[in-house]
Amino acid sequence: MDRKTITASLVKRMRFSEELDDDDVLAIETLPIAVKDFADNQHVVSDGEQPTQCCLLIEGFAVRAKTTKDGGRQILSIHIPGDIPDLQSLYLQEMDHDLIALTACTVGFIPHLALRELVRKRPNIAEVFWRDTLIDAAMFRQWIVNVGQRQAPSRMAHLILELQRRLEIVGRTKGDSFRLPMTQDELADALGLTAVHVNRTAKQLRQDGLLLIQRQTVKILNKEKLKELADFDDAYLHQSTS
DNA sequence: TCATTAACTGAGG
DNA sequence: CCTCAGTTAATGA
Repeated sequence: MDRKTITASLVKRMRFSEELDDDDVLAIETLPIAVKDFADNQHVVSDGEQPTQCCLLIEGFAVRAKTTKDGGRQILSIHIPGDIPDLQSLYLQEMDHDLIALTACTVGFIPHLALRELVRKRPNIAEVFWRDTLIDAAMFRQWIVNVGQRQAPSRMAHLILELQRRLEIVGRTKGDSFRLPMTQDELADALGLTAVHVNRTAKQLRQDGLLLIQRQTVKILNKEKLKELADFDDAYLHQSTS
């Protein structure tokens, strides 16, 4: 796999804010990256580890998750190609959650040393990483509101709309359709619902003509109504073109 | 294994 | 009394 392909989604995301020049992009593309494949459900990084490198998700879907003593799992975020889910490990020694491959994944490992050098030499990139971390926090705030306050249909709608927007940016949507390789069990762990209720909720959204989730493919049928239901405003993603 | 559905239950508005 | 969501169990793909 060539360097441009490895970093293509990342660059797409970073370029969205238009703060990077061609030299910055070149610096990213020439980072030392060790590419490794993971099977679905395989841990990429585990809670308690002290990584010496950051993960760049190149292909596939991954989640950050925490597991409680009695076996409950909360999915904290969903990651797509171009994401660096553990950018935090660059400055925080120990992982406080797991990073798990949802599907077969291709992951690039970038040594902390190389990243530290990069951000010291290139303030533009430092700013973009800083910004990315803040957006990450903004997404967590939405996630908390979602799980803590919204009812199941709004909750599911919000998750779907956020993913649609993020996937769109890295070119992984076909209009209002996209692949979402998650089982209802996994969706349940993300939404803080039971799998049965996820199924009921998906059925209701389908019957209301808002959303179709079928064979790991999502099709948004009525985006306006879905946004209304989800109370969704993509401002928190800070990716508007305007 | 995963998705679907029904029936029942309790919490809370 | 109604809505929402968890539990259990049966069944289908």
